[in-house]
Amino acid sequence: MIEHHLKTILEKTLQELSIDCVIFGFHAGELKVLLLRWKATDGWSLPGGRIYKDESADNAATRILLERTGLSEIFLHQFHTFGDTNRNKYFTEAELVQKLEATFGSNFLAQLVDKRVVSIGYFALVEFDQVQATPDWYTDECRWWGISEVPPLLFDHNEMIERALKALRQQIRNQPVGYNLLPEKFTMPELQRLYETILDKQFDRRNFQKLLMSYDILEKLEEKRIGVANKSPFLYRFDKQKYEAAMANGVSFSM
Amino acid sequence: MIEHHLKTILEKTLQELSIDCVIFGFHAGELKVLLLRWKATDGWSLPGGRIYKDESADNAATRILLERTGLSEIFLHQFHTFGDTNRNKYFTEAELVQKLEATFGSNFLAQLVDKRVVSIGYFALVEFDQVQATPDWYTDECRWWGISEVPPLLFDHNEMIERALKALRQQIRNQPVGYNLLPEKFTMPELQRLYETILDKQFDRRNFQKLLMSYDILEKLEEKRIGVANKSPFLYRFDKQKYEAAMANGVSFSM
DNA sequence: CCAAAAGTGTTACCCTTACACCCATGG
DNA sequence: CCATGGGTGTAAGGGTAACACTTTTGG
Repeated sequence: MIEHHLKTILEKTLQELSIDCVIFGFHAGELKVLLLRWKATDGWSLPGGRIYKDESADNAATRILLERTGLSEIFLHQFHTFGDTNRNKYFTEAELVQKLEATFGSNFLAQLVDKRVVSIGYFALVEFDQVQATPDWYTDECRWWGISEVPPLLFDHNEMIERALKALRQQIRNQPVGYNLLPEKFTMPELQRLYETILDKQFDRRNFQKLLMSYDILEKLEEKRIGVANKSPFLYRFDKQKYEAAMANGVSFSM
Repeated sequence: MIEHHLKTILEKTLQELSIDCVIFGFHAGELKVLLLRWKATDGWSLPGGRIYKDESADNAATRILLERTGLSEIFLHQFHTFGDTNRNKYFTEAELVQKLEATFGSNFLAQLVDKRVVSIGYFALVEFDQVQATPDWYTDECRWWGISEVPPLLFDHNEMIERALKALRQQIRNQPVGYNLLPEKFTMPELQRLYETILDKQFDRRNFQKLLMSYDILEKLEEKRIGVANKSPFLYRFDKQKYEAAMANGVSFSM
């Protein structure tokens, strides 16, 4: 009786579980995400992969991130788990199906794609210039897309990016952001543009500087950025200790 | 080659996936959670269950909630997915193991508990008096516990409650709370106590009333609560339309 | 020399917070 | 009659937001 109960449950509940990562970078005054193009198709998706049954979800995300970017020890945050039954809606286009089957075999879709797979969404903040974008087994191109130029993606990945962005915006209002997105040294206007880009909102330079400096996480350096047009701006860098403390205790960014 | 690839992946990744629900109620000026006691033991856990492979996660949560409380159409919010490899740490107590095996059979733990199962955490806000607490197949008692009296629970369920509470506190600062936790008509001091309980903080009566009324989601009724000690307080109720709008647009509760 | 961007302080106003007296009800 | 809790408005202060002129640099 109990045996039977357990067996029945297992049959109905064994399934695959995956991770998808929204990897944010910041370059040329724009927020970017890293996307993959599926082999021999023009279908794009987020980097992701299966979670092994003896592996923690966080580890899986870290692993996938390392594989796609070459980076470890980066900011990674779980934001939502996607468990709808119609997550594959964008695999219904005939042309795409044909191309995928030509590449992966005719039962590819049936075995790997044509069913609901629950996916845990993570977003990562990385330093744009450090990333070695690397495709995976299913894809042959991996590159950055401006957040406003992202095309219609496979699965529900457009919705994932939307939600990740929302989570990032939530995050930036309660904790400092920038350590992983900017190079070690940066100028105040660069930091301001990052905030303005994420929140899609303009700030007053003086008020922004006052507020950010009040968190006591920034160190103003003697150096200035040279070789750029116009007046040379001062360089700043994060005081890692104080930055971590501010991450733990939270700050209130309200502008 | 591709066949083999797919087969290998499936073997390593097929697993079970579950839901756990932190069901919050409000009674006698205290926040409560609904817990289950496992059959013939004194081990308590959150209500939960497996997600079937063709079922959406939200549906699974709704189903579990209906089964344990008799309620549908209640506030249900996914807050975190728990995917660590050591989630079963509290199943190591010898006495508990013995009792569980006596009830469920000697291979119960090996088959159902002695492995990592990823669980999606939801929290629900329900009206205390409406709940018909009902145990499930594994348990023989289902009852409310004051949030500050929760005992050490099975799995990582104490951590889940912590996180759910944190998510609820986050939520109350950005969206109105109360519609599902309070009876249809309630007094301003009752609403204030709810907020004070959730945020574990005292507010000034006049300021609280001013702020809540400024959201324009409350309707002050002619009626007063009678039969209670002291001066009869006015009754209020939520304007459902405006409440929904405030949920969608967000409010800023900062006190 | 000029255009473009960066450095820098002060003021007004609004919003948040603090605060007290009277009233109604049950016991 | 009294204790307890509820109803109600105002004033001060702090923090947010608005605002302009000068300086530097590359072209």
